[in-house]
Amino acid sequence: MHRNDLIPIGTLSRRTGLAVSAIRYYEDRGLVTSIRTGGNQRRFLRSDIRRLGFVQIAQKLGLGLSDIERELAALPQGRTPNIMDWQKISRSLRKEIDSRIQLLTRTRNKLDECIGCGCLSLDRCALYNKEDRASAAGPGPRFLLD
Amino acid sequence: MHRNDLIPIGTLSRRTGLAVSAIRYYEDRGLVTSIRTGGNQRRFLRSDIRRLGFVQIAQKLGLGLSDIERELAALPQGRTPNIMDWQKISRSLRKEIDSRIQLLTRTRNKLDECIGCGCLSLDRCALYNKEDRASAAGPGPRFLLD
DNA sequence: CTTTGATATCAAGCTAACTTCAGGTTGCGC
DNA sequence: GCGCAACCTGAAGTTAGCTTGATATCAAAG
Repeated sequence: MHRNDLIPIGTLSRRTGLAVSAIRYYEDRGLVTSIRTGGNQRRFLRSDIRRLGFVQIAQKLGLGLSDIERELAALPQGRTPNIMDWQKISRSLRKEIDSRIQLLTRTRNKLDECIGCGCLSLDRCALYNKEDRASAAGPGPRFLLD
Repeated sequence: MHRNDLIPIGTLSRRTGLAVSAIRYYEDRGLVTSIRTGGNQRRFLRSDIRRLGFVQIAQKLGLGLSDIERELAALPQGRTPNIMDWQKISRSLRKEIDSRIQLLTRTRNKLDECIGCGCLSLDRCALYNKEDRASAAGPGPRFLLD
């Protein structure tokens, strides 16, 4: 509501803890948008602080930026997101966490069996069967339990 | 115990599901070792199948190769690891899983609070405070909830 | 002995998610 | 109205974890 609802990139950086360069990178990726001043400097909405906060939380969950982009698509473009918008998107994140916990729990159970038998054998061990093997594909760093 | 306790890289590749190039890379990184034939070809121990199986499981947990290298250091060099060796190292992995589950559970609880208040505010939200913020540092892909 | 498939090395390329650098412009406080 | 911090762009560098390509040698079947 104040006229300085528009903040420069340095302020956004300080408020989010993100590097200025990272924010510019996110803008290139389409995770945030900005308008420009007469002198070609970026001005962001105050609500982008929250937006980038969400990005960081989602990243900690191991989501890639493109996943996050998809999540953020649920937020209104142009308009400042309200509480309902954020609740909706937060719930989506919660589901993500839940499934990760489930997966880890299953993995732990399997590992327990393997500690029991001491096997870790690729042929017999529940932890490492053909299904699991198929999941590893493509280049780049492997992310958690995809 | 058979004389062909020594296997070529292609066999190791087939038994582990890893690409030949990946195995060579792992050898460079010191995760496995091999001896050479007269014609300069690698020969691995049969037990390296297990060793690389462990590597893959640990990777699924989000561990980096250097972390895994540290874990594997607990295994005997030269001698084929026995059941006790594997049990020990598996337990270490189990602890890792446990702490990840705990961290995720804590994160979920915090997120629940935030859904309740709809805030996701960086200043007030439990999910995103100064402690958490400090944890993001360095280049490269960010790994899960470090 | 030849052929074919498995191996070997070394360098370069790739993706993600950024950072760093070089060189130039803006804008606000005094 | 000046000076300096903050901002701009574009290209290149970084780390992890591999893959791909080029070129050459090995080994086992026929």
